[in-house]
Parts: sequence; structure tokens; C-alpha cells
Amino acid sequence: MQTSLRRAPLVTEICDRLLREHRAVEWLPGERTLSARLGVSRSALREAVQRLEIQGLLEVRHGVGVRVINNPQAPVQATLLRELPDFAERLRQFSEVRLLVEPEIARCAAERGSPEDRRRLQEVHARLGDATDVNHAVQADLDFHRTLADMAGNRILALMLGSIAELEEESRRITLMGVGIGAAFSQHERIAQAVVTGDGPSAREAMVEHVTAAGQASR
Amino acid sequence: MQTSLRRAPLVTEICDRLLREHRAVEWLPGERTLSARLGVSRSALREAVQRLEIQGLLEVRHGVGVRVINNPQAPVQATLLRELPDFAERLRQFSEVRLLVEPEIARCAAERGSPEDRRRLQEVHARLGDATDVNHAVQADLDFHRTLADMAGNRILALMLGSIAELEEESRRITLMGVGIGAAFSQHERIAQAVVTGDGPSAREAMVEHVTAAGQASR
DNA sequence: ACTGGTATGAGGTCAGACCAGTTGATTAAA
DNA sequence: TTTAATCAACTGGTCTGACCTCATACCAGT
Repeated sequence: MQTSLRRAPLVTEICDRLLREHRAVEWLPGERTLSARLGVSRSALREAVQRLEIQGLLEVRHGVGVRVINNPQAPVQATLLRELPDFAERLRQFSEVRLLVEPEIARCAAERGSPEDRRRLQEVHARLGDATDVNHAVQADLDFHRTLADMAGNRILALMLGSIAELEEESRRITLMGVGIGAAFSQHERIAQAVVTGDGPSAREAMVEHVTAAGQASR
Repeated sequence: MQTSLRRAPLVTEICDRLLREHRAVEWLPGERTLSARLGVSRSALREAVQRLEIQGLLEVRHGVGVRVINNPQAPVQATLLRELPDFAERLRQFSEVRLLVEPEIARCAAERGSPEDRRRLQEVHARLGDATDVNHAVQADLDFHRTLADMAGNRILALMLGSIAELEEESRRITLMGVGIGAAFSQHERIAQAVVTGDGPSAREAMVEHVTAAGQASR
């Protein structure tokens, strides 16, 4: 049915085409339509879709359809969960990584962030102050750290931290309640201040204290 | 709003069973045999196998068969390649991460490694001295760092570093040739010495110099 | 305005056929 | 006897078309 002489397996080709031709689409056509359009069988198309789903690039919903997303953290998270099935141990190693990576991210963010970035950071930071309930606070907290990671300009560190943070959203809720939103906010305040003024070492320092305090609280 | 009542999708169940019942097997039975044994269709079985392949738990070889492996780095590597398609930029961020993570790993390895670990490290280290050609040297170099990561007892850091290292095997070859195997060996020597004697700070320091030197060479 | 059916279209699973690499035994040639 | 070509029997890869389940919207009856 299909003609080309390919060296790469069909499925990987389909993956590429799906990504290339549907980057800007939200919901993509049904599997039957798609397979016909690409000139491949539905099974091959399905394998490709499944692959992209696992890689966090598509979301498949039974009875609804397939939509384009972009969650590069998904595969990392799956790996971490498999490698560290024990909750406590996972938490321990997460803290260790955060204590190592977050201060460095704060420093880089302070030294590399653009004015636009800094504005954005302050805005995100303000959201923690405005947070009414714990859920909002957790979300604002996550966003604050995520924004810093983006500013730091290292995709790898951002990826790791993002994966970790989302996996521990639950325990972060506990942390926030333990430390108190106010305390967290004032710690963020110091960090944001240092970052906005471009003071790398101070940002680093403030972050060390923040992460350490969080680590204490979750013990 | 949906929960509790629905059974898990067939494919995920198959994944679980495959992992559980074939953990100790090397090559698993053919797809037809397997699907019959599990009482599911070959397509469902194939989807499960593919899933595990992407997660680095199975290796599928056309015309040969499917075998059990354990390469948790695979999904992370795929993600990194997609997130950082540009070679130079990837290399830059990799160096940044290595400079941050490797020293900490060396320190932890020194402070946490068991006597058995230390013996193993020295043995691996010796292999770099015995290396006859560049390929062997690169392999020994990778193993040295991998061993340290294992000793440090943090799976996340080990995972990051492992993914990065394998992706940059080529450029590490260049580095090794640039610095010279002898120089690399003597840098490793200092690290190994510090780790074996349990001197964390020295190990950290030695590693900083080693990674820095490697970073210089690849410029 | 609510309830319950049902039509529709999505993904999920199935069966069986055929295509395409691998391997090793068999067989023909040196 | 040795060696090289061949073929048969695996393996996974792809295709087809059918049927099942799920989610949704629409509509008839209350």
C-alpha cells in the first residue's frame, strides 16, 4: 500500500510526520482518518501515537480523541517512579537533588535573566502572596521555581527539577502548611529580590536557606 | 469525574505481567507464543512490548526476538535529544550540569562508599591505565564516572549523568584525545585516592578540576 | 427542567493474513 | 574436506477489517 523505500522503521517516520504536521493543532483527526491520510494502517499509526504519548507529546483519551500537548517531563517522571518506588527514599533523594540544583539555578537566573524575565518572576511571586487557599499556594510555589528554572537557561536542570517538583506536589503541600505560607513567601521574597537585582551569590544563598527550611519541614 | 470502577487498560496490565513474570529471563518467547499464553491478542501484546521498549526495559530486534534489558536512561536521553537538538548548545548545557553534579557525586561517593565499592572503583580506575586504544579508554572513563555515581547513592543524579555521558560519548572521545589519556588518568588518580580514603572535600575538589579541564579541552 | 435512551464517533481489542529481517542447517560447488 | 550458496523456519513488522467499550450530544418521555 505504501511505496517509499525506507531504512527507518515506518513507525518512527510516522512519529516525525505527526509532530511536524500537527505542531500547531490541538485535537488531531481520528485514527482512521489520520492513518488514511498518511497512507499507513491504523495499527502502525496507533503505535506511533502511543510512542508520542509515552514521550509526553500527545494525550490520548478513550472515546474522545488525541490531542497535542508538550510535557517532556512525563518520561522522566515515569522513570523516577520506577527507579524509586519507595516514597520516603524518593523524597530523600529529591531533597538532595533540590539542595544541589536549586541554588545554582537561582544564581544563574540572577545572572542571566532578561528584564522581561524579572518582571515575570515578580508577577509569579506576587501570586503566592495573593494565594487564598493551600492549593493556589502550592501552584504559585511550583510556578515560582519553574520560572527561575526557565530563567537559568539550562533545559536539563529545568527538566529534572520540573519532574521532581510535580511528583512531590503532595508532599510540598504538607511542607507549605508546616512552614506556613507567610514564611515561604518571605523566603521567596529574598530570592526574588536578589534575582531581580542580578545578585547571583545572594540569590544562591537565599535559595539554600529556602530549600533547607523546606527540607526540615518535611521531616 | 471518573474513577474507581474501571479496570486498568489491558495494555498496562500486560506490561505489568511481562515485567513480573520475565524479570529473570533473557530472551522472552515470540510474540505469538506470548500473546497466546497471556490470553490476549498479538496487537495488544505488541503495544505492551513497545511501551516497555521505549521505557528502556525491553530491546526488540527484528527477526531475532525480544530481550529483557534495563536501561532507564533511554527515555531521558530521548527527551534530551528532542529538547536540545542543537549539538553545540547541548554540549554546553551538558558541561554545565556535569560541573555542578559530578563534584557533588564525588564527595558523596567518598563519604558513603562501602569498602567493596572502593575496591571496585580502584579496579575500574586501573582499566583506564591499561587501556590500549581510545575506545577502551573512553569506555573505562565512562565506567569510572558511572561507578562513582553508583557509590554516591543517589539514583537521580546517577540517571542524569548516565544519560548525558552516553549521549556525549563521541565528544568525550575527542576530549580524551585532546587532554591525553595519561593526563586523564592522573586526574582520575587524585579523585580515586580521595574517594578511597573517604576524603569528601578533596574528592570534590579533584573532580572540579577534572571536569573543568575536560570542559576546556572540548572547546 | 429533569430523566433516560440512543445515535455517533472516538479509542481499544481482536483475528488472521502477509511482508521483511535473521539464523542455521542443508546442499551444491571448489 | 572445505567453502559458499541456498533455503526453510523462526523472529518481529505491517495491513485489513471487524467488533467492543467509552464519552458525548441530542432527543423523547416524564
